[in-house]
Amino acid sequence: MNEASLKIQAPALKQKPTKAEVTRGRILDAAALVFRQKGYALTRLSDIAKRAKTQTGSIYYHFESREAIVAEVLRIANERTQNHVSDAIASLPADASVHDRIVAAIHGHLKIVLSGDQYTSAHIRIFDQIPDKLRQHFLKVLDESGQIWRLLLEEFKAEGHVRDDIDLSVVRLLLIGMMNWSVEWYRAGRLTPDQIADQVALMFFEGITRKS
Amino acid sequence: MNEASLKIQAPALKQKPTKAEVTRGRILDAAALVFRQKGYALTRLSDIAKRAKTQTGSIYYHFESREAIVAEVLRIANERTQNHVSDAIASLPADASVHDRIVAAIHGHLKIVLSGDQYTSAHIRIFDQIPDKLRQHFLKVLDESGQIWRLLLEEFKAEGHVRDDIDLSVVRLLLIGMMNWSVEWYRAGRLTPDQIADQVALMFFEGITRKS
DNA sequence: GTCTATACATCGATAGAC
DNA sequence: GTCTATCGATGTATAGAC
Repeated sequence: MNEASLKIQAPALKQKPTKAEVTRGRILDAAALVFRQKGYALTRLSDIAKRAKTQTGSIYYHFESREAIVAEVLRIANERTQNHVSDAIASLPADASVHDRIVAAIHGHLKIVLSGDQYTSAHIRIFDQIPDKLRQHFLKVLDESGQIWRLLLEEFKAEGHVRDDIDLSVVRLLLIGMMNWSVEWYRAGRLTPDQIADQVALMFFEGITRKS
Repeated sequence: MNEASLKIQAPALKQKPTKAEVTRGRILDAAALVFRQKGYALTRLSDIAKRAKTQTGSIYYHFESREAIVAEVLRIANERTQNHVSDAIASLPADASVHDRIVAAIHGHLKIVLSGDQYTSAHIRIFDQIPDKLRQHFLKVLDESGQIWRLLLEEFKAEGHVRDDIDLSVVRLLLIGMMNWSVEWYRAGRLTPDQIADQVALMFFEGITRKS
């Protein structure tokens, strides 16, 4: 997954997507949805075709294989997550503190993960079910996306805000882990993704213990 | 999965397990291992048979179906996790503080999860891949096991140690989530499960921020 | 109890009509 | 571009010998 393949194909210049592009998009949307619901291994091409309102055989005009579909779904999911986090940080004033930028990143990450975005939640759900070769590739992609967290936390530490007994690379993984696992239990209703994000940030920075 | 099927067959009274019981145990161990490695949907009965040094057909003498195998693996996993957490708490002095009991529970949970126990890590890995009916059942089991955490945290709050802006049911799920997700990234080596547990407890209670 | 052989269903992928 | 029909591979479960 190099830089070139990540760029969006200037949609503003293309008022009229071809019929094929529309169908391809419907197939991807359907795939993300079904992957999320049933997991990768249990998803049949016929499930995807049905929801995309096409036929199993037709899918092969748009994709080389079942694996090519899941690869594209994961690529889009990573792109969306990274954009969401970057945008959340970028929307802050230029002089925002590291603390506030990390909080913004937490909100950005949790909002896309819990918003019901099919691609992102499918990614988290199916990641450890995909073929080994694919997982190897996307592990690298994930590690690169993790770089933003690494930099933020190191900056926070460099400013002297981090306890000496905290291992930054462990708590980084714990932080991302508790956010990702939230798709397993979160149901829209009582609390919003922003409120969950507040709880995550509170616990992460201050802990649950009352200061007295 | 009714109550009767959950009872243990008084192993202490039975010095000599039958041949069938030994084989059944080998099949379960093999299943837990392969489930953990390949996930539920990608695990073939032939994979299990091979590792258990038997034949695919022979499995059906010991289990009704593929589903019955995974159900038993999950039952054992839950049993082990719950026992580990209870034991960790029980090993404390009777007058241990709630804080210390929660820390012990965290150590107990993470130790069984990261120890390489095949049943426990298989449980976490395959839970969202199993048939709906099974998942419904084990969701109830999990909720009951979660009760211990609920009680501990409420006791901690009742003693006045919890910040007012903390939502206990959310942070409980976040805590369990970050511990369970750790199987995705933890590799034996640099840090021990106990050291990870220390980091979890630190973050959970105090946060990463230096007090000054 | 454990084996071999096989029935039966399912699914990814391809071929070819339209 | 999308359809229908079908091949070939794979995997659960069963039958029956030993």
